[in-house]
Amino acid sequence: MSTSSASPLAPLLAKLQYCAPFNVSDDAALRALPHEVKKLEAGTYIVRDGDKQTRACVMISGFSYRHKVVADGARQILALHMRGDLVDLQNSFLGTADHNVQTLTACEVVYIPRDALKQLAFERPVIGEAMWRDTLVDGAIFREWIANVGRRDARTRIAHVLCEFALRLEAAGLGDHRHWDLPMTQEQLADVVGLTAVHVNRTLKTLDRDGLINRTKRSVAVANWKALATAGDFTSGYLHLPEHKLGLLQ
Amino acid sequence: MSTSSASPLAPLLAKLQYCAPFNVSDDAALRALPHEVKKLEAGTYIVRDGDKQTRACVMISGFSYRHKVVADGARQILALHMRGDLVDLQNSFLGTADHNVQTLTACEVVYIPRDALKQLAFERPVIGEAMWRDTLVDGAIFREWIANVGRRDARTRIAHVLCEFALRLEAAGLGDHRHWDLPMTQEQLADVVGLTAVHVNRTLKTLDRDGLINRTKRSVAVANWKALATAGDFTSGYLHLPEHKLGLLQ
DNA sequence: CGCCCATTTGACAGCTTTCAAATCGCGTGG
DNA sequence: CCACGCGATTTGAAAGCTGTCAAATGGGCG
Repeated sequence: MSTSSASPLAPLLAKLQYCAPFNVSDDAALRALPHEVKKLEAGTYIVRDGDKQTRACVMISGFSYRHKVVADGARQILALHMRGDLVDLQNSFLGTADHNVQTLTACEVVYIPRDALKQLAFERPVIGEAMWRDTLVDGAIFREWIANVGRRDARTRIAHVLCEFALRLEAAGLGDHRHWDLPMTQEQLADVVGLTAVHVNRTLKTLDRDGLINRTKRSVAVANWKALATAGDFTSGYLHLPEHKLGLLQ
Repeated sequence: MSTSSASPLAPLLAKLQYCAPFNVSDDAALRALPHEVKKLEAGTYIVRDGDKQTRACVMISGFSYRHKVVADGARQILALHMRGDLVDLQNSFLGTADHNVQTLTACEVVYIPRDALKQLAFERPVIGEAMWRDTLVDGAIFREWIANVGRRDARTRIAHVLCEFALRLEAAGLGDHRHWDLPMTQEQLADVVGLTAVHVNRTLKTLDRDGLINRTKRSVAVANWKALATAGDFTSGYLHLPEHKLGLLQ
C-alpha cells in the first residue's frame, strides 16, 4: 500500500491518487517534499485576504473554510475543506490572497513551499496532472455553489450542501454519507448558503420534520438519502468523484 | 512583437503572457499547436452538460458563457468569456462536462486537442504555469461570484458585475472600462446575478437615474466609475490583472 | 451554580418575485 | 416607405420568501 499513514503527506497522496495510482517513484518524490506539520486551533486564520503566501497548506485532520467579507460586513463561505485538500494553492500561486482561509475545527496541517510543489508538478507530469485536476474539481464545486446560492430556494439550497458534504466526507474516508457530523454552527451553514441563521434553523427543522434528516444538537444525519438528494436537486457529477467511490449511490 | 495577429492563436498567447512574456521558443511551440478555427452563430452550444470533450476551445472574437440549469428550470450563468479565454479546459480535463457553454454572440473560436495542450503544458513549464494560473484566476472569479449572489443585494450585485465586465473587457483589449457595450439582454444579466429580469430592469433604471451608468438600448456605459465601483463593493484584486493593466484605476 | 454561546421561536418588515399588460425597437414583407 | 410582428424592455400591483429584531430556551463549561 503506497499511502502509508506514517507520513503526514499520506492524506494528500490519497487525494491526488483518486484518479490513478502513482508509481513508486512518483510516490517517493511526493513524500520527499519539504514540509512542516502544524497543529492549529479552531478559528485560526491560515490565510488572510491580501496576504502574500509562499507556501501551500494541506489538511491532515479537521476542517477549514474559505470566506469573503462583503461591504456591509456579511460573510460568505466559499468552500469547505477536509483531509487531503490542498487549501491555498490558489492563493499562493496567484501571489496575493483574494479571500480568507480559516480553520473551522482544530486541525493538523502540513505546510509545503509553493516552489517545491510547483517544481514537483512539472518534473512529474502524473503528479502535476493530479494537482491540476484537483484545482479543476475545486472550480467545479465553486460553479455548483454559484448555481446553488443564485437559483435555488432555501430548502433546496440547504439540502444540496448537506448532500455534497456527505459525499465529500465519505470520499475522504471520514464516514458514511448517510451518517456524519456537521462540524459547523447554523450561523456558519447560513454563510455557506447565503441565508440567515434564523432561516437556516427554520429550514433544517422542516427537513427534520419531513424525515429527510435527523438532528441532534450540532450534528446532522441523513435519514433518507434519496429524498434529500431529490429535495436538494443534487447529482454528484460535479464532484468528479472516481467511480469506485460512487458505488453506494446510484 | 511576438503576438502577431496573423495567427488565430494570438489572443491565447496574449492572454497567457499577461504575467510574463514567453521566449521565442515557447511562443513558437504554442503557435505550433494543432488547431481548427471555427465560426459559430449566437446561441450555439460549445459544450453540453454531460458531454465528453476531448478538445479545448479558445475564444477569438465574440462572447460565450457557462451556465447550469437547476431543478425548477431556472438558469444560472456561471461565467462570461471573451477573446483569449480558454473555455473548456475544465470540462475536457475532467472528462465529463458538468455544465453548458454557449455562445452569447456570433463567435470565432479555435479548437485545440486536449492532449496536445496537456503535453505542451508539461513540456514547457512557462506555458504550463501560465495555463495553471489562468485556471486559478477563473476560480478566483467563481469565488467572487459566489459572494456576489450569496451576500449582496440587487443594486450592489449588478453594479459589481458591470465593474467586472468593464475591467475584463479592457484587459482583453476590447475597449475602455468606462465605455463599452454590454452584449447581453437583461434576462441574461439576470441569470448572471441570480435575479429576475424584471428586477434587473428596475435596478438598472436606478443606477441610470443616479448617474452611475448611461443606458442606450442594449448597451451600457459607465458614467461614474468611482461611484459604480463603490456601489458595487468592487475591488479588482480578485481578477489578478497584471499591474500594467490597472494603471487607470487606483 | 451561573455564564455564554448556539439554537429556537414569534411577529413583522421588506426586498424580490410573480403575473400581466403596455411600450419600444427593429427586421421583414407588402 | 409604411405596416406588421416578435422579442426585449418597462411598468404596475400584489404576493411571498427571507430578513430583521427580540426574547426565550437549551446545553456546555469553568
